[in-house]
Amino acid sequence: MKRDKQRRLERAGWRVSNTAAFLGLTATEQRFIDLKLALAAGLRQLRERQGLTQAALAKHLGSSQSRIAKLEAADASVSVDFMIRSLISVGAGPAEIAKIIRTAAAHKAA
Amino acid sequence: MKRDKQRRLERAGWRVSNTAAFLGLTATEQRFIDLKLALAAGLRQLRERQGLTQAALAKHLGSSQSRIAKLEAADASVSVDFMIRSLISVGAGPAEIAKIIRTAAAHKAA
DNA sequence: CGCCGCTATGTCATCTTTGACATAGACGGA
DNA sequence: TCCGTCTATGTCAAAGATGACATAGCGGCG
Repeated sequence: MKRDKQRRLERAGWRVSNTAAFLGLTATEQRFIDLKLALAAGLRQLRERQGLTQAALAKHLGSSQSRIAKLEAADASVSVDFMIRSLISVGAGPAEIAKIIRTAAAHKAA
Repeated sequence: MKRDKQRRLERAGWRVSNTAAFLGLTATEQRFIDLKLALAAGLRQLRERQGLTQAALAKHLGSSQSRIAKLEAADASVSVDFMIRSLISVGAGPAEIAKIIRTAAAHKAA
């Protein structure tokens, strides 16, 4: 797994889709990462829309602020499981989650 | 985590949504499990549609047949990460994945 | 019946993800 | 400037997920 690469990329502020090819990422990995980025962005939006702080959400989730920060950064150490759980817990249903995921297709067309 | 409960339920042929309340599952967990069930079903459909065996898909994924079987059974030991990766690798894009996820809403209305 | 291809279930060492904690940065108000 | 609030990043032990393997069930075909 090239988690380190993803991590380094994101740290540097790159959007992975643009650069994945130049690293050793497979097509599946690229798409998977794009999906995670979309979920991360979606969660941040929902959280902020509800006026919640990361700490508040973390508490509601039985987690910690640092973990939410990493989540929203699409850090390689957070799983999609965790992202989905978080989304559900801020009130997103299947429809909303689906909508968020569909946004991951955006820059495929670009 | 009540993974064992989910597991036992599924083994018995129950659909979790019907019975979750009677166990100690929280609303978030129920929805999360429903989503996993939808993803599992979606993968099986796509796999079969392509005439792939579990073993073939496993090889393509660098995994093993047993893991795919568990995946399609929505076994508690498989993560959404793995489900999503599998879906992507059988050719599902964000749109298809979103569609599958939206089917998890079906029995919310029922 | 025996065999074969496919799927299901169990176990385990190994690797990954988690919550918790510490600490640092960013931004504002007093 | 010094706080206070919010967010970011690093580390670690514990909990969870993974691939591999073994084995069992289940049709169908000879």
